[in-house]
Amino acid sequence: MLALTKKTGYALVAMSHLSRLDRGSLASAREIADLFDVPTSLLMNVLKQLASVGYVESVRGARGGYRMAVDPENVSLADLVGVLEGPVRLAECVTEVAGDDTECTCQVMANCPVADPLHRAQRKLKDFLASVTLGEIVKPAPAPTENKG
Amino acid sequence: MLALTKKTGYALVAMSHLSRLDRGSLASAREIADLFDVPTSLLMNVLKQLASVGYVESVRGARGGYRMAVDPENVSLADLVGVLEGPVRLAECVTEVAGDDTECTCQVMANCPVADPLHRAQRKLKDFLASVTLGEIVKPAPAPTENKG
DNA sequence: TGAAACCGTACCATAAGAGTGCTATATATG
DNA sequence: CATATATAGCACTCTTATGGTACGGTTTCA
Ligand code: FES
Ligand code: FES
Repeated sequence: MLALTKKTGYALVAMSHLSRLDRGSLASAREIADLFDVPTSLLMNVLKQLASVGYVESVRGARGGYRMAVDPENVSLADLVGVLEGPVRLAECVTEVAGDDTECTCQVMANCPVADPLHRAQRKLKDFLASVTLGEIVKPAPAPTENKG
Repeated sequence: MLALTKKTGYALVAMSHLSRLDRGSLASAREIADLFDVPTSLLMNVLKQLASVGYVESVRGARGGYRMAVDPENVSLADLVGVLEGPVRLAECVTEVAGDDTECTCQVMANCPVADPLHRAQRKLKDFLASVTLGEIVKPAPAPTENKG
């Protein structure tokens, strides 16, 4: 339905919380889940997934928890979506636009009249998602001067 | 998974085909479905939905069919998605950003730290989808001078 | 009258998403 | 060592959305 999944939403909230902690501080999944009223097990799953790709670091055992492993500025919405939801694709056939080469399987339609335009739109969507960094999400408010409307 | 549904894809193909016909010419659902190898019943459903909102016009009876009822330039991806898939929303709580008022139900999370930024991102996504018009999709190739990369 | 084509709706099947549970492992604490 | 805490990993269920199909009805033309 052209919407982010809840997993991505949970990841945004969790990473935003972790980003605001002091460098090196830990926060347990339970703590974060309790703070934002999200299911603990769900958040654990999401955090595990984030840890597996290196976005957050996990410390096991009592007094353990999670902490940021990368700078929020280096994580974009496109990255998160790619990790948690799979590759972004506008249409069924447009599998992924990676760099210059377009891994496309447009054989699903005989003479698809919208293949090329969709690829361009796909590229633009990917570009948009990549432009939204976690750093912007973490900031509580945008600078008033940036109020481009 | 942040992807358009097949219905939207079929709609794009069908409307693109209709747009290329002569003004007033009709094309039956069966004809279009046969042309692009899509299920006839599916395409009929999509076309009916498009007709119900006035994007295409239907002519019943033998020798009937569908034809464009609006200028392709006036139909954006955001419009199509809104009709066929429901409102665009980045997050669960961000229901819809319509004009100035943001119909938002952000009570799902206690102290959501990403509410405001997500709303801004949502606005940008909507703006992007609105910027992609059916007119651009219909064109077989972008003007070489527009090759912005 | 009959065929062609749209109309409307209801129905089913599969897939994806959302959520839960359990066991194992690692660490701090007593 | 025993225990509580907390992550790791897996598998499982449940709900919803999507994709796809079917059937009967209505309108129009030959
Ligand atoms: S089949 Fe690839 S864009 Fe249509
Ligand atoms: S609850 Fe609305 S953005 Fe998080």
